[in-house]
Amino acid sequence: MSDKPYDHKSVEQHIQRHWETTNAFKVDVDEDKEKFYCLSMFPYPSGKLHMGHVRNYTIGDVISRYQRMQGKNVMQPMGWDAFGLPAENAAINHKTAPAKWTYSNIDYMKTQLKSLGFGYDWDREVTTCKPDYYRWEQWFFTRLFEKGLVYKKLSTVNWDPVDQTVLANEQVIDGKGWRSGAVVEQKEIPQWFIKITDYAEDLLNDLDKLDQWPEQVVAMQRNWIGKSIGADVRFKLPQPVAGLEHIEVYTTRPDTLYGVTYLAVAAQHPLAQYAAQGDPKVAAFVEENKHTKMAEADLATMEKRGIPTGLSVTHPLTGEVLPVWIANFVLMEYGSGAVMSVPGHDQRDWEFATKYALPIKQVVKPLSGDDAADVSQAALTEKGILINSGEFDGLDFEQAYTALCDALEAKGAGTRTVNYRLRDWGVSRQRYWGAPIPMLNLDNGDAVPVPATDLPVTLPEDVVMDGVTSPIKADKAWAETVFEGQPAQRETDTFDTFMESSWYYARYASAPSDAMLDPRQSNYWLPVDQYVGGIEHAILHLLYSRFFHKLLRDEGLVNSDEPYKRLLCQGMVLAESYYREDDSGKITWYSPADVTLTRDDKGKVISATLNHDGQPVVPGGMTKMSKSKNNGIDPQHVIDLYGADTVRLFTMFAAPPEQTLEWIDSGVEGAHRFVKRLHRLVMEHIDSAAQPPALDSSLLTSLTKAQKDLRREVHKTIDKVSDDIGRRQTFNTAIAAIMELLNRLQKAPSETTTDAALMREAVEAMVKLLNPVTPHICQYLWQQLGHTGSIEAAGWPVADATAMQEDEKLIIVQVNGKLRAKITIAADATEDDVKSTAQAHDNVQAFIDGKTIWKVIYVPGKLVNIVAN
RNA sequence: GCCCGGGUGGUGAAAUUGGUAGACACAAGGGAUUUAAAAUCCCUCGCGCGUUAGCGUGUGCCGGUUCAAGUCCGGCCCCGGGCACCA
Repeated sequence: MSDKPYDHKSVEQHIQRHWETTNAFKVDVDEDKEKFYCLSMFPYPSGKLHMGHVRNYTIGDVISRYQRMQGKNVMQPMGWDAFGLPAENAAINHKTAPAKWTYSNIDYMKTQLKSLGFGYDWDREVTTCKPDYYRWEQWFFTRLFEKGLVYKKLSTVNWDPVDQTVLANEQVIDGKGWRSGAVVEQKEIPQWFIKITDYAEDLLNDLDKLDQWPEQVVAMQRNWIGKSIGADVRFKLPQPVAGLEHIEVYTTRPDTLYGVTYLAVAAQHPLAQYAAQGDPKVAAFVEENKHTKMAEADLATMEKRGIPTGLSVTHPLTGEVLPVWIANFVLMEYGSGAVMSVPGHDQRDWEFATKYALPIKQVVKPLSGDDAADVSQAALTEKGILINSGEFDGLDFEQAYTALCDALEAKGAGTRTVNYRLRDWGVSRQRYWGAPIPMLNLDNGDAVPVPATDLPVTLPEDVVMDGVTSPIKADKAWAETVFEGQPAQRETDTFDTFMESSWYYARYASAPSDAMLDPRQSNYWLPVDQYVGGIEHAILHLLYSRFFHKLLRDEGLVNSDEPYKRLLCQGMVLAESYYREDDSGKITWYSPADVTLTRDDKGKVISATLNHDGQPVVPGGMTKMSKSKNNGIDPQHVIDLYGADTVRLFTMFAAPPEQTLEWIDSGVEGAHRFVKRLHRLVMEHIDSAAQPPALDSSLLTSLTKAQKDLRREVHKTIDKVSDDIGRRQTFNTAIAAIMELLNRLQKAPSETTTDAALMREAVEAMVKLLNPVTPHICQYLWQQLGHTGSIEAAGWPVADATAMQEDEKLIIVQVNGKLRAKITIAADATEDDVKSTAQAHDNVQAFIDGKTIWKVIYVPGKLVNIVAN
């Protein structure tokens, strides 16, 4: 029996059928059991699973199965983030409808998820493009409107003047439309916004509660919200211009107020628009800045340019007359769209002033050193002592801040203000494949929410995409409706898809329900205990869904402040890439599956050739698996070849979860070898000892030293694996520890019945420890070991503290911090015993001979360091 | 540009609280088994000198703190992620 090789295909199918027929992962509210809600970010149904999905969902499944073995009531759901731009593109390319394409992708990807053995409660499946999901989002939006948390304002979009359509950022390539090639403009159109800034303080403060989130994610969210404390300062215009009497700026450095030498406003600022009317050069500058893409990275790296408006303002305290410029780096969306420029103490202002020969004035000197810094060379940005600031000279930053704010407030020329970098959430998209925004436009220009009784506003699914206009915008009849007897036009924009992903976690917890949420269920399951997903979602998705949770809370639908208790962000999956460049510089990428490598004596790769022509290709390095680099590895191919357990094992073993994972075929084969070795070890043990005796106290007290050592290894492994999976979430080291145990067990004797009993304890523990990672083979071996029922119900093994006790300790002996000897000594040896044994060691003697010992450092149970010279 | 990570053998990594650098695995080399191959098993494996004991050296670069630094501090270089309409 034991020479029969492990047949992963039939075992995995058999075990998966077993889970299906026993409804193994279906759960319900059970107040008597501790709940555990484990959630992985749901996939966009792009066609088939990629390795990133496999990694994400394996991590979630390992945690779920571990928690289930802890005896918890574990809910692990799955669904589909089904709206989005790729469906529209695919529909155009394949001449189909986005809905049809999406649903068929979902069908296929669902079979893939099942073939990987993930334990989902499929009764809770959520598909965001179905009306039974988005109707509640529409309803909730109308509630937010009624609460005054929703408003409409003009906002900038990328506009393709040839196709007459709005483009997403990714559809703008080098400033041109991806289909038409026309230079993209910026255009202002009315769009819907949700007031996330009303919750900025709440979102910021509650970050302190997220003590089980990665610190880097909390830091990124904090920076994104970007709270700053400063002042609005008003600079008076000589006479009103464009309806303004003064220009208001926001500054975090009121202490530098005396160093202001000019003002700069955004191109969209009313004063810029005004100045453009009177001066064609200014008009050209303003116009030109309409053609820039609006991504922050582009704004930050572009050349800083400006033009004077010809206008001037009066300094509120000194009465100086200062010129007003238009600058391309000033953001209309932040603060008031205008800044005061202090080139002496702000590097960007300094560069701008130097470029345009504007005056630079020093008003702060460093705290230490009495020499004035040379602000003609670079800005002095650190805080210091005020100079050249009239009555405020000599004050430090804190004093100056207070005194200048007081002075401004006394004059009515300024106000202390808190500002956030966070902007309100624009949720309008001018695209078809999204949830229709449930608003009506009346003939009188008012916008009203669709009455609850008329919801959902259903998106037609049987449509033809022309590649330019959204079908619901093209079909004028779709928008026509009636509101309170008056003709009305439906909003034809759809929601940002972040809307759907902002509350799906709560919907899972309210399995089929006639309301948005069922509090009986959702209050039991929420918050999510463990959330797993990609680091690329660290800011936007996580911030929006934290915001949504607070909105749900304030609507009385959930009773917690935060949606996700613990967060794990897994790293990307990389693969080697290969390419060739032809004479014209055109680069062609080749799949790693079609490349053969040659290595030198040390195993270092020295050349790579393409299989079908034997000619060399250039290694392009380990990069993120992507279509553009043609280096994606199809998970299905690997599953078919080695089985789901092997894929799961490799994925969890090759790197810690937060780090990037390099996909290496030979590493997958190594994981497969381990699965086979495990199978062989257990089956050989069963063959040689079908019914070993129980490990009762009479057996345990008569163990030989070697048997005690073996048993200590088993229990130390249980202890380490429990800690690695449960607390540290370092699945790679947990697996390494199990591999070490397997290596050890393969060499263990099987001469006596005691040996057999110890081996039985060891293999049963090992099979349980591995079950979260490789559940098919573990369930199978569990049955082969004579158990009926599920291994998960059998529970997680418990380390025996007595078995782990050590009789001897290994002590490291150093002389002057360098390793000179290792000694083994009784665990209860005294400090003096250890020190003298250490000093007596031959090699230690050789290094301290003839020297004076100044000090002996002793770390109990670990190390002795003799300091001598 | 701004924010956030990372850099350790030929390779992926480990070292959890400042205490043996390289666990575990991949690749490579050698051997056993085999008619042969696959599979499997055993041995070697940071670099240099000795070829046994051991010694020197080594965690991106430069400097510091400490009995002791991959780990802490200061400065620098390189790589990756996010930047609000990809999801």
